[in-house]
Amino acid sequence: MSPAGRPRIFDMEAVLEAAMLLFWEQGYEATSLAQLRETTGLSSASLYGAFGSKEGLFEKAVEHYIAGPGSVTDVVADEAESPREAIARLLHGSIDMQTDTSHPRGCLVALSGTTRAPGAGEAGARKVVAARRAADRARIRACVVRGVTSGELAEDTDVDGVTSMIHGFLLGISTQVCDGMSARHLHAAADAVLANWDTRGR
Amino acid sequence: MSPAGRPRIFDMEAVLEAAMLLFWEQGYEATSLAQLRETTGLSSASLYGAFGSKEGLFEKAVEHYIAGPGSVTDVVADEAESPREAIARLLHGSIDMQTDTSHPRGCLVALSGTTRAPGAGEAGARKVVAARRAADRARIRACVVRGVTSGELAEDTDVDGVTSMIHGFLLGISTQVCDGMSARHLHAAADAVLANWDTRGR
DNA sequence: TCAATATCGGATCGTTCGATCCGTAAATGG
DNA sequence: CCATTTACGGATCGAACGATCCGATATTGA
Repeated sequence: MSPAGRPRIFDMEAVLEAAMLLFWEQGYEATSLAQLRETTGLSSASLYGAFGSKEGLFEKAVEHYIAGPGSVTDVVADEAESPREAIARLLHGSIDMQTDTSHPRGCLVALSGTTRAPGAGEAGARKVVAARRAADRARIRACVVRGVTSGELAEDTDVDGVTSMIHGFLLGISTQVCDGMSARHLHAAADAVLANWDTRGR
Repeated sequence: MSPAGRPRIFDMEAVLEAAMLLFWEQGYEATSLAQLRETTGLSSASLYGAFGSKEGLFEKAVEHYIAGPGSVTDVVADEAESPREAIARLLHGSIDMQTDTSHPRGCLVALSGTTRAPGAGEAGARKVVAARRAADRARIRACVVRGVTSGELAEDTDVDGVTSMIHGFLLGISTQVCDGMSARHLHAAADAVLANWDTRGR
């Protein structure tokens, strides 16, 4: 049954999409409520009524991102793929997404990791993206473990080391893309990472 | 000869060190003039008289960083080292520096790359760090080229691809360190990157 | 039909932002 | 010795910040 009171007019999906794009483009702190009001077309009252705070809106926008463009990293959890193929799709897919000119460059999750003011204000905003990064890392690590058990990687492979290499490169893609690095070179770099994978086989 | 007028009282080095640490810890945008005044002990008048603006102070603080902790990446330009050794020192040295608990985590240059508000205000602040990243990349690339000409790397090596792999991993270290990744795993990851280098030899 | 509930636009809150101004102090060069 | 120049502490600027309040509107359940 519908909740009591006046139903909301605005399109939640459209608002989250607009807010996501703005946060993606500018980062959390550099994005003001005035800009969010303009891009969403909503008033402060509507924004605060629906999301509680700027942080609350950011969290929902990040979830929208993770379910949308950010979902490219989900392939790494697909156990139907060989571990190597899963990593390959993760890296090449992320590069394609982040260099797609139909939306801001880079990865919202990776780029939001830098702002770390001590104030309690932004702690929540950091948490959401940090949690996603931890999840990505865990899935990459699981993939590496699969590679060892399947024999793709040597038994004495340093699992956390290889994981950090792959995840580190993945995180570094965002900065490179923002600096104007071409997709072509990044795809070649991803191949270099994968070549490493291959030569660790037995 | 000394310039006319009242000489400045404060210790420029100490002020730049304090400002650098604060920007390093919090990022450019999250750091306020009030905080800078407190940590430097200077008044607004002194700050603006000496640096012109918050951006001006940031630029000087970044230069101070590059000449200090950030100088660990300079080893990659040392042509007395073999290309592989230069890259090894670059990566392991950066990891040691960024995980050193005597100062903020990560790399100021890498972490300041994410904030990209469209306002003209922060453009100058971004420029300084972006220029340093471009310089780092150029020096890594020169190292890779040296590796090809010296025969350490195969002749058909994709120079820009390998460069992007190394630089991408280097940039990703900062985020990983800020997320709490241990130096041990990162060193292992650097070894994995270098193992790639080795297997590309002939 | 009406009390209760919730959203809306828009005005406005107190705070903090980066930056400037002012009166005073300390050095220079003539 | 004095005019000039620069640096200092501290008060203060207008603008923008995130957040709240208010009157009007629209929907529900009784």
